[in-house]
Amino acid sequence: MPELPEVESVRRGLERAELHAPLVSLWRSDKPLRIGKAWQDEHLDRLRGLMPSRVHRRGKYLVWQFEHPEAPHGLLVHLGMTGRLVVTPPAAPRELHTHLVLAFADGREVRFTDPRRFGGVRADTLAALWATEPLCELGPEPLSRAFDGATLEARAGRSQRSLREILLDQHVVAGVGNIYALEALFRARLHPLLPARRLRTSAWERLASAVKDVLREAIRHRGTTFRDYRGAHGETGQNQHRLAVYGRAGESCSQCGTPLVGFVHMGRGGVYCPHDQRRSRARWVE
DNA sequence: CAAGAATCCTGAATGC
DNA sequence: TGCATTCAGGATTCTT
Repeated sequence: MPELPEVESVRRGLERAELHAPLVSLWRSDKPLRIGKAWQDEHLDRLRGLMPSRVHRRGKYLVWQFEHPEAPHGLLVHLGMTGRLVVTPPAAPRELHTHLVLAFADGREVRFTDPRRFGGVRADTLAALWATEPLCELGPEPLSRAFDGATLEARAGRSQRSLREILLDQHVVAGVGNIYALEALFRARLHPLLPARRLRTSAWERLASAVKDVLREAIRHRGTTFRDYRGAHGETGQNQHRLAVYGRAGESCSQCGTPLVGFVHMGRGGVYCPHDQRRSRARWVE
């Protein structure tokens, strides 16, 4: 499940590949990717002949810049659940579920594969990509200085929704998915299903700091690979070994030894420690 | 407007 | 062994 740390790892991997040769050809499978009118017109032909440059990231989205005599263009990519964007040598066999192949003048290719097709690709001018959905309506970048507890409180402090839902809402904060939402809530000692409006300012600060911490640590370990995620060179991440709660229901809490509890809410699984992440407002007892 | 449900999709894991 | 069922969940769209 590529979330911010995984997408950031792909971004860095693509930049490290130093592709400095024009895009000579594109191949697109005939399978539709994702639903939603914002992704209907892919405009991929607009990138033919252009020179690739910087790779940007916004939330879980990649924006690959291509130089153009009039206005810089960009390839917008979302990896969905099972998407991969990998640099390959010219002769590498094409994998099943390949949906986009970018061939560069130096012979290398960048391929987008996505078995479940929850991902998406689209090209336009950079300005148009930034100004339209989905990028234009994303919440703040969690690793930016502007993001803090006050940001979260202002955007969600009066909501009845659960804290997990708040963190998963890309309009509130961009790039957090289920793994890092649950990890951040554990680190902040907050129950995932606690209604947002019950938090005090100090707890919002704790939560914002925890979000930053878990994302930074995951980037440092090049993302979390459970099954599908791979970096831009096909490598797995290493952060799965460092997760405190995600995927660990029934195991002992690393802090207190209490068995971690799994739950399903709004159709999505979650895990928490019933001792360290209390639902009640009662003060914690050490 | 907010919140919950349905939707898309394939492969791995599970059940019988 | 084989077949059917369940589950995984990000973002969008639909419904309440």
